[in-house]
Amino acid sequence: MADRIGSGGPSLLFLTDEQLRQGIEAMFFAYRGFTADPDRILDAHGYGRAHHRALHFIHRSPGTTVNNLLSILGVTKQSLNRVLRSLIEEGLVEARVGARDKRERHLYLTEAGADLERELSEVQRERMRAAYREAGPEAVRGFRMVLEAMMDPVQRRHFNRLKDGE
Amino acid sequence: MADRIGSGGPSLLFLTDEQLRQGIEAMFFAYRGFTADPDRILDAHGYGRAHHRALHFIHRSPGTTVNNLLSILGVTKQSLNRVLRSLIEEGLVEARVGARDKRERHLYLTEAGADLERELSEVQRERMRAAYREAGPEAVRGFRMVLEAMMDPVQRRHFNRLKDGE
DNA sequence: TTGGAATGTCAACAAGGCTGACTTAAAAGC
DNA sequence: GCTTTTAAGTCAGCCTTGTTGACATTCCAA
Repeated sequence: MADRIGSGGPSLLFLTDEQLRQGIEAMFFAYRGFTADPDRILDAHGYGRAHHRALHFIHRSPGTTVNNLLSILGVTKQSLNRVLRSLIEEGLVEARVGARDKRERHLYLTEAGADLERELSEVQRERMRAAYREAGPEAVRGFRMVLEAMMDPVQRRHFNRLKDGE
Repeated sequence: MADRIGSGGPSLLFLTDEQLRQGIEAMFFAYRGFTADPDRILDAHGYGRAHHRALHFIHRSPGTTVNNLLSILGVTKQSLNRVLRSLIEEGLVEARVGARDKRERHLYLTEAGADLERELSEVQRERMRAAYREAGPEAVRGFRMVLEAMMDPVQRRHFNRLKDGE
C-alpha cells in the first residue's frame, strides 16, 4: 500500500493496478449484496431477476413499448418475451395495443404487479439507503459519478433519460 | 453529516426514493459496462464469466483451496467444479495436492492462465481507470465507501481480507 | 400496393446456477 | 484403532436466462 509510485506523485495513487483491482472486487461483491434481497423475494414468488428488471422498468416508464424495454435491458426479444409472457399470464403486467400505432404494445403494471414491484424495490432501496447513510452524502455523489463514468455510452443515455423522467 | 429526520432539509435529499432508485439504476447500467469488455474476450476464447471469476481470484490468492474459492464466489462446489475442470483440462489452472493436508487442492494459474487473466483484467482495469480519471480521486473514495457499505457482512469480510493481502 | 418495422412464436441450444446422492481419501477425535 | 468429519470430486437432473434462426402476423408509410 506504499505511497511513492515513482514519478507519479500522490495524485496518481488511486490509479495503481492494486487500487483498480480493489475497485473491481468492490463492484463484484457489492453487486451481490445489491441483488441479494430482491432475489430472496423473487425466489419465493417463483420469479427470477429478469422478471424484476422488467417490473422495475415498466414501473419506471409506464406505457413503454416492448422495443424500448428491449433496448434498455439489452436482451433479445425472445428472451424478454418469455419473461413478459409469464408476467402477463399471471396478471402482473398488462399489454395494451397502441392507439396511434397498433403494432406496438404499451406495457403497464397491474395492481398485483405494482405490489410485487413495491415489495422488491423496497428491500433494494432499504439496502441502498443504509449504504448511503453509512457513507454520507459526499460519498454518494462520488459513487454516482464513478458509476456513470463506467457505463457504455448507450447505457448512459438510457440512464440519463430515465433520470430526467423522459 | 448528521441527517436529521425531522424537517427533511437538503441533507435528506440523497435519501429520497427517487435518489435511491437512481442509485439502483446506476448500479444496473454500470455493472453492464463493468463486464462488457471481459465478456467479449471470454466469448472469443469460449469461456464465460464464471471462468473469469475463478481466474481472477486464483490470480489474487495463488495457492488458495477449492473450499476457500467456493466461499468467496458464493456458488456450489458442483458449479465451481464444472468451471475449474475445464480450466485445468485446458491448462490454465493447476491443482496441487496439499503438503500439510493432502485432502486439499491448492490452485495456481499456469503461464497460459496468467496470460488470459492479464488480458481480461487489463481491459477491465482500463475501464475502471477511465472512470476513476473522469470522476476524480474524491469521487473514487466515495464510490468505494458506498460499495463497501452495500456488501453483505460475509462478502465484506472477504473483500477486506483480499484487500489486506491475506 | 408493397416494403419494412414491430411484435410474437416455435425450436434448439448453452452457460451457469441449483439440489441430491454418492465416493474417495485423509484428517481429527474418541 | 476405529469412527466421524471434512475436502474434494462426480453423476444425474432441473431451472433460469441468455443466445440463433426461421417464420407469421399486423399494419404504417412511402
